[in-house]
Amino acid sequence: MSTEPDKLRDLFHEEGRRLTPQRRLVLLTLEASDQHLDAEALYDRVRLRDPDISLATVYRSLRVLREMGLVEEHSLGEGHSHYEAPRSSPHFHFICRRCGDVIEFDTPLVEQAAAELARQLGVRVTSAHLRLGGTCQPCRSQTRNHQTDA
Amino acid sequence: MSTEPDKLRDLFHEEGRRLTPQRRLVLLTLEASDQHLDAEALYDRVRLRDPDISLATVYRSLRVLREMGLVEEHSLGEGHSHYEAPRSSPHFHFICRRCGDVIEFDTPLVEQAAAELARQLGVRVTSAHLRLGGTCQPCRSQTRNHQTDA
DNA sequence: GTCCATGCAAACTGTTTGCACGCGC
DNA sequence: GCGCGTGCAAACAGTTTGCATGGAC
Repeated sequence: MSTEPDKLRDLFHEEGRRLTPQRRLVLLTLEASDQHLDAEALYDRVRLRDPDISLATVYRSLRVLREMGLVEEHSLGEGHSHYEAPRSSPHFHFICRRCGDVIEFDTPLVEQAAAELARQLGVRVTSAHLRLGGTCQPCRSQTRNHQTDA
Repeated sequence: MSTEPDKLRDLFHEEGRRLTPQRRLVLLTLEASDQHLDAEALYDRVRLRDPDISLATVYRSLRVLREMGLVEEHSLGEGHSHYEAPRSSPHFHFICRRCGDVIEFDTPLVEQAAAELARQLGVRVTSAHLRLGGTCQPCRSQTRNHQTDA
């Protein structure tokens, strides 16, 4: 990925932005991680390489990278955001609203929906996130008192 | 909806919770609104009927209602959450990551995906949200400098 | 009467911003 | 050298929480 003669730098220049060591580090760190990271976890990892980087810079870099489409931001309703480099496989989330557990899954239907929308509206779709909510199987069993459902 | 002899109260009792005027008001207000409301907007509307209700109670009520599945919470990455009563038609979002514009749309594919997952994992799916990100048509045109895309 | 829910205000967390300096270009 | 990007610390917004009172059951 970093074999090319600075493709990343070109990407930045195309948008009239500067490629700083910090921004590159934030992106590379996120790409190296296979999972969603929140800002602070990312901050911790990034500091291993650059102990002087500030949390504010991590946030500012993330915003820039998000605007460039190099990073995705998700809010799963936990009060803070998670970030990931969209190269990872597009996984989606089922969230149990009772125990808060998150189950990742995948389906081609989302890609279909994205393609459909892109065609209809003329937009460019670069990220897709499906979030299902409900009750997971364990929680369904231990429904507090009764199970007066349907 | 409110013709029945307090079905809502029963719902609360089934979970060992108390139905207070505040909680009922929060839910009814949210149901009466056809759109997503953030906590403060909801607080404003609710105060029209009960000027003494506190913002904290609105938040606490929203959490309870969310846990009961009567209210959905969305975070569109604006730093705060939006809430809605899931009776409204299931609409999804395309978010332009450049101008922040949100386009609502609908597709049956999401329902398919939900049904699929419910069958596979034995979960109960009560809410579905698809969030696509990318660049909207206007923003695609005015790509800052050049359009070196594919 | 019991205990949960409320109102108030203060605390907290995640994120943003003003400023002076430093560095990419 | 110019101007954007950085580090620091303070500010900020949204949300949560401790405590005493009030109300649902």
